[in-house]
Amino acid sequence: MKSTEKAKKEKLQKKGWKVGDVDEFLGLSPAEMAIVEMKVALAKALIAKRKACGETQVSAAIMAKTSQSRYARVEHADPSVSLELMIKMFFSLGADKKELLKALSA
Amino acid sequence: MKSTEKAKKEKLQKKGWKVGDVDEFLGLSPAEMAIVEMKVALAKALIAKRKACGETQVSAAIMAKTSQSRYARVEHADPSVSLELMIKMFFSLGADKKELLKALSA
DNA sequence: TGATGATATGTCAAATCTGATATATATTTT
DNA sequence: AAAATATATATCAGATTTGACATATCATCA
Repeated sequence: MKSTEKAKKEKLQKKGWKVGDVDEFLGLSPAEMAIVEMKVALAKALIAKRKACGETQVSAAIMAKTSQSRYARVEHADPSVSLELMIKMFFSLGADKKELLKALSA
Repeated sequence: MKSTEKAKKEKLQKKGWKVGDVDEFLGLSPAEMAIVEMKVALAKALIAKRKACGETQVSAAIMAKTSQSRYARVEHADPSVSLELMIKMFFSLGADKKELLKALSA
């Protein structure tokens, strides 16, 4: 959901209105929900894969050409991390498409 | 690749150097390549799905709560479109995870 | 306990992505 | 061929994402 929409909603809610789509749960549409689920599944797989490779967050971050701090957030499926970045990190650990699809379907 | 890296590279190339990673093809790392491939596959599936649903870009854009112009770019796997947005659009057409995984594996 | 290594969190500037508008270019229909 | 419909492209302001740095917390072991 866009932050502008969030703002509008909070404004209405302060005035005592019930605001919500049929689609809504915790502010997420079904499409957004599905994506969050995929992110969580991928985060798990990412941690498992890194450990299986015997890497630390620091070494994995170097492999992926990013910082340890961002890497930590990726492993937490932090809201500030896109699905695309998570997938890039997974591939950076040496995973292939098959492995990715398996992780995503979990 | 970051634009700052691109800038550095172009600078070196102007000086006559050959610049490139072992990993590089058209400026993309293997992880980035894999993602582009997925995007292209997904774009195809997205168009097919929309047509199967009998929707136009305009109606599909409305379903996905975006504009026709962005929708068109999504169907072209335009560089300005994230994998995440493409997936959201696919779900917005009514596709489920199974359908997505199938599209991604193509 | 304190040192060391590993992971987590706060913050921010720069880069990227997004939705929108305007407009152009097909494509189809009458 | 003109009108109507559908799709593509240019541009841009605002929003989100990213990498980085600083620092904090947690875990393990001498």
